Amino acid sequence: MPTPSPKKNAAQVAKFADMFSAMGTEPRLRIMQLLLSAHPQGLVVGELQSELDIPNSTLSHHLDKLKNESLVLVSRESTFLRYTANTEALQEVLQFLYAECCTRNKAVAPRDVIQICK
Amino acid sequence: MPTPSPKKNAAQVAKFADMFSAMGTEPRLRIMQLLLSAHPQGLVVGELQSELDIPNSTLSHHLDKLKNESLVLVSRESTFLRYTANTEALQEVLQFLYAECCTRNKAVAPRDVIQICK
DNA sequence: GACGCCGTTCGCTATTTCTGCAAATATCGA
DNA sequence: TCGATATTTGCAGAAATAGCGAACGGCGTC
Repeated sequence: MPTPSPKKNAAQVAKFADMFSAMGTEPRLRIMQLLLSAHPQGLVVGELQSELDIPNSTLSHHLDKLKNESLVLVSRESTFLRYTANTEALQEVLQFLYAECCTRNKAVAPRDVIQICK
Repeated sequence: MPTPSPKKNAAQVAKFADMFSAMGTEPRLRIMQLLLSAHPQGLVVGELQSELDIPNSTLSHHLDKLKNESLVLVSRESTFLRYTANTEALQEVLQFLYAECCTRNKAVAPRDVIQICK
């Protein structure tokens, strides 16, 4: 892996920082958890709401934040909006963390992250 | 893996949300990157400061936040304070994300995270 | 003990974030 | 078109966060 240019790296770091920030709140991380549990179908807003027990406007704001960071995707189903976890974005986050922790200086051993590896 | 009790899970989610939040800022994520690059020796505050170019009081606040979430460790070396990445905490974060994304519903394929797997 | 260096803590301001109510919008069926 | 349901948007207050200069505290040296 070639060393990224300082500019690129700064932009990357900013992007991942925003993603971490989006997941850095209990309700939003919970939302991601629920969407991943229901993957790949995802959930409509009403289903999320009944699991989370928060006002719909608050939930909507959280979903908006996750959407802005591309962590979730939306699609309309008549009057419902179905949200799904964006696996591509999550994969990038995982790759980033893995690269930082396990690749460069082997600070964390891969086998301690992934127990079953095949 | 047995399904965790709702209470335990809520506490876990809150903990990881706080960790993500701590890494959810460009300067702090950059700090983690620098500390991981310098792992396992880590860096003293002055070295971090010369890399980051921010006032020492601001840097100190960021380090404090990372320390509160156990993402970094500190030790004194005479007049210097040496910070290191806490690999145990990072491992937990990685495990959590991996479990949520790759284990439950295989939303993300492990091979897309870890290219070399052995 | 006084001095110098390293880093933190304090005091403060400005900005952002979180949250939820009320109103607006969207879609569909009657 | 009207009504009903589903969800978002706008607005606003409270709370948390970011950032910075200046004062302070620990540690070694003279």
